[in-house]
Amino acid sequence: MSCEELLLARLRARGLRLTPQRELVLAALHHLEGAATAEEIYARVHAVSASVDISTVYRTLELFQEFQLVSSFDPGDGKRRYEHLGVEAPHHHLVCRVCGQVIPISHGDVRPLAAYLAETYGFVVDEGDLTISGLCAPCHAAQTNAAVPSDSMTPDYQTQQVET
Amino acid sequence: MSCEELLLARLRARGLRLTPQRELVLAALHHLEGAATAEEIYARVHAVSASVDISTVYRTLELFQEFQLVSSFDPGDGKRRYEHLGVEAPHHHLVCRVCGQVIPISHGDVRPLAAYLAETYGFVVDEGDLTISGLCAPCHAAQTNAAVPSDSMTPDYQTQQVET
DNA sequence: TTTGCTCTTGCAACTGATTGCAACTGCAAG
DNA sequence: CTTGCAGTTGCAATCAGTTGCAAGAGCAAA
Repeated sequence: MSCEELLLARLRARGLRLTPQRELVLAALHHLEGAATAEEIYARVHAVSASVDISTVYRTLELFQEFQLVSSFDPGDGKRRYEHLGVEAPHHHLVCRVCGQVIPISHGDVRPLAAYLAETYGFVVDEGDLTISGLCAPCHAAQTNAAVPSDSMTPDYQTQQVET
Repeated sequence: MSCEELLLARLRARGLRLTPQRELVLAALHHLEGAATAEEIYARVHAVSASVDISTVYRTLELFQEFQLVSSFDPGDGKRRYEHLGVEAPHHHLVCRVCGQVIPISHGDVRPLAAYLAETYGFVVDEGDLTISGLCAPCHAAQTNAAVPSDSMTPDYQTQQVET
C-alpha cells in the first residue's frame, strides 16, 4: 500500500477528507527526507500553492502524527522537527546538547527501560517521540579535554543511519 | 550550606553577581514547591517587586539550570515547568500523554539505558531533564477498556513522592 | 573621585507554535 | 436542486519564550 493510500484509508476510517493541502504536506514530507522543520515543510507547500497557511501545515502535521505517519521531536533549539515514517519504524532520538547532532535509536534499545517502568510504575512508554538529551562522543571527549574539535560545532539535524 | 549561599558561591565562581532579582526568583522557587511554570514564578516575583521583567525571570531560570539549582521539563502542554533541586537529586519525569500526570523517577532507574547508550553510541545521557511520554496506569487501563475514569482526567502537574 | 570595564536589566521586537472564528467545501438526505 | 451539516481552511490574534540593545549598576584600578 502506498503512502497516499495509507493516508486515505486512515482518513476515511475517521470520516475525514483527503484535501489538496494534506496531499501537499505529504508530498513535502516525501521530498524532505529526514527531519524537517514546520517552516521548511511550509516553504515547499507554499511554493506549490501560495494560499496554504502555515497553521494548516501545523494542523496537518499533528493529524499525521496521530496516524503514525509522522513523528516529531524537539532538539531543544525551539524548532520542532518532523520526520516521515514511511518505511522506518517509530524510533527515538539522542540529541547532543552541544553540537545538536541527532542520533536515531530503535525502540528496541529503550525496551528494557520501558519494561522496567511498566513493571514499577505501571507507566507505558510511547513508542515514538522520546528525545534523550546528552553529549555525543566527540563533544563529550572535547568537554573532558576542555577543547572542542572544530568540525563538530556546526549544528546539523541530519539523521544518521541506524542499524536495526 | 544554605541555598542562598550555594547560589552566591556558584555566582562568585564565575564572576557573576547576586542581585535582588536573582534572590527573588530563588525565593519564589522555594515557595512554589514542586513544578512551577515561568508565569507562576514571575507572578510571585512580580508581587514583591513589580519592576522585574519576565525576561529576567527566564534568564535567571536558565542560569540556575546551569548551576544545577533548578531542573526543567516540558510536559507537552506548551508550558515548561521549573523545579527547585534544593534537596532532591537530579531526576527524570514520566509524563502521561492523556491526563498530564507527572511521575518523577530517579536517575538510577535510567542508568542501565544510559550505560547501554554510552557503550553503543558513545552518547552520555544528561542526569536531568529527561522527559518520557506515555500513559500512566489509570489512563492505560482506561484506554484498553475504552472508558476513562473521571477522576484521572484533570491535568495537574503536582509531582508525586518517589522512593529512592 | 574618576575612569573603564563587565555584568545585569527592562523594554520592545521578534520567533515558533497554537487557537478562535467565520467562511468555505464536499457530500448525503430530502 | 436545495438544505443541512460535519469537516476544513485562511486569517488574525494570541501565547510562551527568546533576543538585541541601550541604559544602569557594581567594582576595581588609577
